[in-house]
Amino acid sequence: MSATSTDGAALARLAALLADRTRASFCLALLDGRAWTAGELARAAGVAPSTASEHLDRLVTGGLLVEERQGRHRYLRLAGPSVAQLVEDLAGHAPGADRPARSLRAVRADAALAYARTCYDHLAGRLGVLLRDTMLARGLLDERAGLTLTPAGRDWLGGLDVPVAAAGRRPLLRDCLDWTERRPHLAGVLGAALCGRLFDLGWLTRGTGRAVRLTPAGGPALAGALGLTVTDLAPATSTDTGGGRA
Amino acid sequence: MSATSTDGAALARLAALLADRTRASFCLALLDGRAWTAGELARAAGVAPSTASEHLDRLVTGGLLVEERQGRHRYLRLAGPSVAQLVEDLAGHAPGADRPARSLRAVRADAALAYARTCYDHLAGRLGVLLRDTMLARGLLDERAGLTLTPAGRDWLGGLDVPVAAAGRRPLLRDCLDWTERRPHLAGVLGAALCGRLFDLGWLTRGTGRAVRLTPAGGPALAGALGLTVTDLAPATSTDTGGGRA
DNA sequence: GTGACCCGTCGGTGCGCGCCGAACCGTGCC
DNA sequence: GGCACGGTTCGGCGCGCACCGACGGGTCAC
Repeated sequence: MSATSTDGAALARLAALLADRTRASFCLALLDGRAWTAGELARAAGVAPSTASEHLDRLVTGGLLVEERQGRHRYLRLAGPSVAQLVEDLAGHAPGADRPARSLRAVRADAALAYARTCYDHLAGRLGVLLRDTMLARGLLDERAGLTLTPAGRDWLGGLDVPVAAAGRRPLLRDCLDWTERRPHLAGVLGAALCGRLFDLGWLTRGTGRAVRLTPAGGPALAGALGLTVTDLAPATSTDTGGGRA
Repeated sequence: MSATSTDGAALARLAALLADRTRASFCLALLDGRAWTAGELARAAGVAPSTASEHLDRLVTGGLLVEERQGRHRYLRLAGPSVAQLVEDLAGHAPGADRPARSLRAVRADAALAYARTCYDHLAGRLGVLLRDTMLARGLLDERAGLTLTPAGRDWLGGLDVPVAAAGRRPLLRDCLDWTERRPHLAGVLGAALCGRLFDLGWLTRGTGRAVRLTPAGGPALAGALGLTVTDLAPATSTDTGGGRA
């Protein structure tokens, strides 16, 4: 029996890499798609540098992370989109945690993140969800039979050449559940390409951490491309910028 | 920071459920979509019943498995398609293992499995891959922008009503890498519905273990529906049926 | 009722591994 | 050259847990 190509031991070894609180924290932190140094990851997870060093060795030899050494720094990234999706899926299945109380400071710090941020290599937050909703509403996407790009959508993307074949086993387009909005934003090869394009055009720029902001030029440009007004893209509905602290 | 809805500890707890060789074996065995008894799983994994019992408790309370008690038996199933996909993805990322040598007896026992079997709730093996290939070739599916059902495909399915909305977050249609063929077969809501339909029509029937066979009536019927000949659906290319016992 | 069987619980054992601090090495700055 | 700093290696500690065997309780067959 067991026509399974993978046996239990191999699966267990892989799962064991993520079965530690510290290593899991590393992977979640790296979901932002950036390269972190070993020290940054150690501090973020609250462990000694020596501890982090050993964990990182295991994650790299296990194939989940790749490293890049520069001078006395050791930069670490997730090994690829498929690893990012694996971590995402696993995190999605874990009990929500939904920590009950957050400090006001933390909430305010997250305001920028809730508006727009990277989710590995694509765009998340209210802006990411809005992008998906608008593309659906304008007939650029079709979700009736899985999420697909319509002919109109292909036109709309214009010059954006999507490496369809280069995708390997990664889906061209898929939904990715947004942590803050609890609704899907765009992921997959096309989601990543679209996000990268917005950065290349200078419409988006990186803020602190994973946060992303619309540039002064990018706001009207993106609004125009989507057939929206600039206020539709405003960072806050009304409370946040004006409301102050209550 | 950490706008992640799931913290490292929660992810680690979930991963830890699969980070044990025995528990991983259980989940892989249950990927056939059937309900196994505790004793069967214990024997398959090669551990004492008492050990299995404790592992099963953890998997059930962890939400990966559901149990159903009947008399003195305890039946266990995967908690749902999303869990099955999670296990599949994880197994797909684990180093292939690809055990080098297999006994002839084991190879022959797998012959039926290689032809057709269930993969959780959909159809796998040569027959499953053939089904996908043929549907693509006949324009019933389109893989240019993710795998989707074409209008022609919708007609072809006819009475098969697909619970599109009931799918929740499960994709309507997706590829699932076939262990024996190393090529994709159909999964997702539609893959499952199609497989169930073939059983309901009496075209397919269960063999031993995960194996599946075409019924005498099912062979011509399926061939006709796909525009193929019955020999196209033959269980073996030439060696197996004619070869006898050697 | 008696026996076979499936399953759960309870001690006890031993390995694995996650953690740290201390010492060490190489890089980059002054 | 000297020093600060990021990262790694090495012991050593202690918890957690996977395993089993033995026992007990519930279920079905005869």
